[in-house]
Amino acid sequence: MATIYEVSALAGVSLSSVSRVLNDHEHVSEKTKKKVAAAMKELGYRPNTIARSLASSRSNSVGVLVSELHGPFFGSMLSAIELELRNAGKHAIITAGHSDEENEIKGLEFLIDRNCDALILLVDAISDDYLIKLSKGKTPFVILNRNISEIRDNCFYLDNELGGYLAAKHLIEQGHKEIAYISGPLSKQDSTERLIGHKKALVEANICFKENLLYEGDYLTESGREGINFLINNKTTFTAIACSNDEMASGAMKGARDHKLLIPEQCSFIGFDNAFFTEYLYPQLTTIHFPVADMAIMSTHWILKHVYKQKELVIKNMFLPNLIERQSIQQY
Amino acid sequence: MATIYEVSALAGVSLSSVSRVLNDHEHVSEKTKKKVAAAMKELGYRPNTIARSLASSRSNSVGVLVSELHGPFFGSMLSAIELELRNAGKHAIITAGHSDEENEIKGLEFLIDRNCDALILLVDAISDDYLIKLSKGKTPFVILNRNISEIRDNCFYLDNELGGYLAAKHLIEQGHKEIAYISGPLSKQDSTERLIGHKKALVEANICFKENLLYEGDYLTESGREGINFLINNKTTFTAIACSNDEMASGAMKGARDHKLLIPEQCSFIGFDNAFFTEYLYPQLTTIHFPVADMAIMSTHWILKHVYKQKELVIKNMFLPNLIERQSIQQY
DNA sequence: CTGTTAGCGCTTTCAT
DNA sequence: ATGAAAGCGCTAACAG
Repeated sequence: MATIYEVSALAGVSLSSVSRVLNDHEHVSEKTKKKVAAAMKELGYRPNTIARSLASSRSNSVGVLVSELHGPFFGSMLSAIELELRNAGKHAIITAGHSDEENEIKGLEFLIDRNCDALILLVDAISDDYLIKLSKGKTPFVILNRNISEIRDNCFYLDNELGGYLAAKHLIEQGHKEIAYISGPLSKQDSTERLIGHKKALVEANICFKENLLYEGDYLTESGREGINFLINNKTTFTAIACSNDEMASGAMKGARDHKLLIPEQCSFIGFDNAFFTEYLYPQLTTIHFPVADMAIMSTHWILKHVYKQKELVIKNMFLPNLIERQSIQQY
Repeated sequence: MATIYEVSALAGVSLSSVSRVLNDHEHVSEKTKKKVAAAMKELGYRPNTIARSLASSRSNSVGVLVSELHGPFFGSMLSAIELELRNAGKHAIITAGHSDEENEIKGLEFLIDRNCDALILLVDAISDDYLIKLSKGKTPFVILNRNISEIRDNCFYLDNELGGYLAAKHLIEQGHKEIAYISGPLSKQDSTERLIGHKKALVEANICFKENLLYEGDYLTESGREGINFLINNKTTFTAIACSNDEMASGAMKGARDHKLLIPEQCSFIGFDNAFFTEYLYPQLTTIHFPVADMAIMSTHWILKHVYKQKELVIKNMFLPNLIERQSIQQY
């Protein structure tokens, strides 16, 4: 592989000049620019990114750490980030933490050690405190899907409460009064926020929230099924179930069918996230759209603006969910 | 950040000794090992991976290039690879080529330029020739889901023909005789292989393959719907449709429902891949299981064996599909 | 078993 | 505008 040294020799200029044209410095004469370009081309020169990175402690790459690599959520997120960075001439280095604090921290350190210019984090296990401390460090970063007040400007998140509210409100508008709720783990911020929004809509409509219509799941399909079993075994009555995400809604729908319930005639469903598979379900699931890709793009804009100095970008941190009407809700 | 130099000073040994313990060299006395370890700990030393990489032209990381980051297929693949490498103390650097030859090649060069010790490629757009040429280069790599005879040992792939065969055979065993087929793009190797297997099963059962029961789709959901519309508009008769992947099967099922067809009573379906969402479909889709994760793991084993010298690993290149029976097929 | 000494390929002052 | 020279933090002969 040709080095900068050979280029400089062939072009008849110094190392520094070659380096300058490589880095688009001003104050380089057109003449040397041309000579260097020609030499590079002739040698098929490709800069050694590792050496550049060592010398400059920059890397033109941003690290992306996610807790899991699979699932509909992460796929569209990663895809959006990668594309946006690539369009800006930067690279994404993606790695996973497998929802385990130790591994997530290892992943973080790996990315920092690789001289990433910035980080995009979509992590569960790492604590707020750790992240706050990390924000004092020298690698800038943004956090997706979390809202930590001390570093709010670096956070990009959904108005989950509004989402929960919109879902319940829609159900109420369709004439439902007995509404069950299958939530995610209430230890998680987004779960509790969604539930708060749900309750708010009930209050507004003078409907009393019944604790025995609440089941706390874990965001996975199976817990949706467990949720509806719980509700039915408890002999509660309800005409609709609001679910805190689409996976659980799909599990609950499957469970409903096992109990010979017609959907939506005997039991309506609303999900949350608008994952791609909601269209595959039968009936297609009415849900709350989570603008995952927009959020991912905005977070990379933050980096382009603050780290790569593309000043003109406008940043917003909070995203708004909206209702997607499909066929899983019965109107009364 | 502390450097190796400070560690050596604090430990009272030379640079090389520190480097040696860092790299687990033999012939280092226990005493110096201890001194160095203590110094490292005291300084919170973390090796600079970039500098190591520059000096040694190794990086302990393998590059993974996929054409797309989203979709069920890639998620489980990436997840398996990342985990397997991590368990071996190596890192994955993941990047995407967005199904475009120029971008895929850029991604490839990025990974090579980052001194990746090896590459795992899951790409569509790059030509066989390019890959064959690349195999002459100094960065070893494996290819997933492709079978290029010149470099077969580096390829990991499914017996697609067997998959197509199993699907059709199952349909036939359930009493179907009029079987339509929605294929992927016939320009792609896996599509044609699956179709060949399909035809083979028909021949075995003395059923004649009718050209007007074949629709060439593009592996996306929508083309499944187009496929069934095509078949119905053509006034062909069929009791079952075999689809070349699950996405198209799901689209076709949706289309069938638009035509008021009962599934499976009036039209049976079988998919291919066993994507996670096939369980969400209603009725749940009978399909051919593609052992994606196994294949991904095996490909990283190849790298662990040939690049990182873990000699004991046994490698196989071809993977076998198998039938997953669910509820989308009517028995006659 | 340990230390000395050149680099790896590039960036970046500092002169000129 | 250009060049010389000193690193960036580490590895890897080589010598002892």
